[in-house]
Amino acid sequence: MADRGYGQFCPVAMASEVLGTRWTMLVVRELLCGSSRFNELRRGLPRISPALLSKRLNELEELGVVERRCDGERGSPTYYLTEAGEELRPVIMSMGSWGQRWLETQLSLKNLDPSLLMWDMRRNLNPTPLPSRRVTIQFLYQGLTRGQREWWLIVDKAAQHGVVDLCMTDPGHDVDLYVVTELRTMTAIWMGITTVREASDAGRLRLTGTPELASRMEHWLGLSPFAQETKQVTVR
Amino acid sequence: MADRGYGQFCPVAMASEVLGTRWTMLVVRELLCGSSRFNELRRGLPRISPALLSKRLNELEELGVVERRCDGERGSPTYYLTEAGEELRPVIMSMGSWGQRWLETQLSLKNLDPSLLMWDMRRNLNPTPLPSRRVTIQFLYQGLTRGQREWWLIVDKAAQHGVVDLCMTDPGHDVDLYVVTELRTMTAIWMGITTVREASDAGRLRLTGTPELASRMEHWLGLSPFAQETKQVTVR
DNA sequence: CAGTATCCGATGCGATACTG
DNA sequence: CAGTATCGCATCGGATACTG
Repeated sequence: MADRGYGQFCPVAMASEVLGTRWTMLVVRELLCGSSRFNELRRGLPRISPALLSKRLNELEELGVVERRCDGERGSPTYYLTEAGEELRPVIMSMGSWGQRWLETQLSLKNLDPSLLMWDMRRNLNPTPLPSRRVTIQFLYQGLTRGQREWWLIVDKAAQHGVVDLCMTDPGHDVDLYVVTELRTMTAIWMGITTVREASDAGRLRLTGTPELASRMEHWLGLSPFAQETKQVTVR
Repeated sequence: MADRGYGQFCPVAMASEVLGTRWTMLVVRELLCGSSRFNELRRGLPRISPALLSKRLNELEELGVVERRCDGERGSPTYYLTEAGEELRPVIMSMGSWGQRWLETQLSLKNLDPSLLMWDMRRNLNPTPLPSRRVTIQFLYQGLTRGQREWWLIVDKAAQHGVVDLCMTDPGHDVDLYVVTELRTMTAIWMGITTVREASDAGRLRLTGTPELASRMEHWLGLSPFAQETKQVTVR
């Protein structure tokens, strides 16, 4: 195993060598989605070890895909994609579209994870159709253990630190909308496999609270970037 | 290491799991380029072991990306991409384009390989501008060892088995055009890093024989599919 | 030609603990 | 918070030889 590489000058081979190592594409995906701090990245990649994430970031920096910035003197470092990294977007998007179209849904729905789902929802939520006051939405996933069951999204357009907050513990505010469903259903909605309306009609999703929030859920709830890709594989 | 997977429902993660294993993307690339027989694939992937190629083909078949056909009763099997496999083309192309734009040329030119280059040239050669008679073109790579140095491309539009033949031993025909250069130069031309004209003018490529063949070389010599991507990384 | 079978070595990477 | 350090194992895949 003298050579880890493919020994080919073909650009596809060269790119595969670099992008094919475990976790690399997902680190880039997280950066493309806007994460920039170490522990923010870890949150989107729960199963990566800190050592490996650090290694990947260094490799990507060495490659010219990632730029590490040490803001201020004292501030903790942040990571951003360079132009080369930004140009990986079409690669990631085409991979994701292909995955959505051709990989078994069952396989995806075996990898249910409320923290990943909520984290994704947090960053894709669209505050525009929401009122200007602070809005609190509680998600309650039936059948999950305590500690995984309850989530709060707090949207405050006037907030200075960031518009959408995600909590796992009761923030204490009055709740404007309760969303009660199974994690599987909510994930299927997020992935575009079903819709809020379908799930509601089937009684698998229950919305209680401010009627305007409930009726406009399809508008403020962002979906996965791949949700509009049509599945080509039957859900078995 | 209970789980080899990423444990994420995200389609990018799902696709990475499948496409990220070593050699997989390159097997798909070969199939996209038109190879369909086992040893034809091996030719485009010289460093893969037969065992691993077999394994990858089985995995891809299982995934629904590859279809194995056993033509006739007796015939040896062939492999084709399914619709799902064909739809990997944008993934491969975007990876290749990115590689061409952003990965060090030096890295590519470290992976020089005359058999891969000639094999690629064989399948991308454009016979249209060539005369209707049989044409033999000999490539002579200076500085390579005997057995790697001499290559013959035989183009015969009237041939029944295939228009372009590649030989490593003298086919015995009269040679219509001799191409004398270094492997590095020819590879750089193939990759679009330099041109036939540039290399000729610099004396790094010498064409002797039928003047029409020589002058039209830029037209019949196909280039890498990524040759028109502009390098963004300086050649150091 | 089209693969299987077998073996074994390197190393990637996961787990955990620890530090400035 | 943002990593480094260390350890050890599983497993991937490379090499080689063999078969219908």
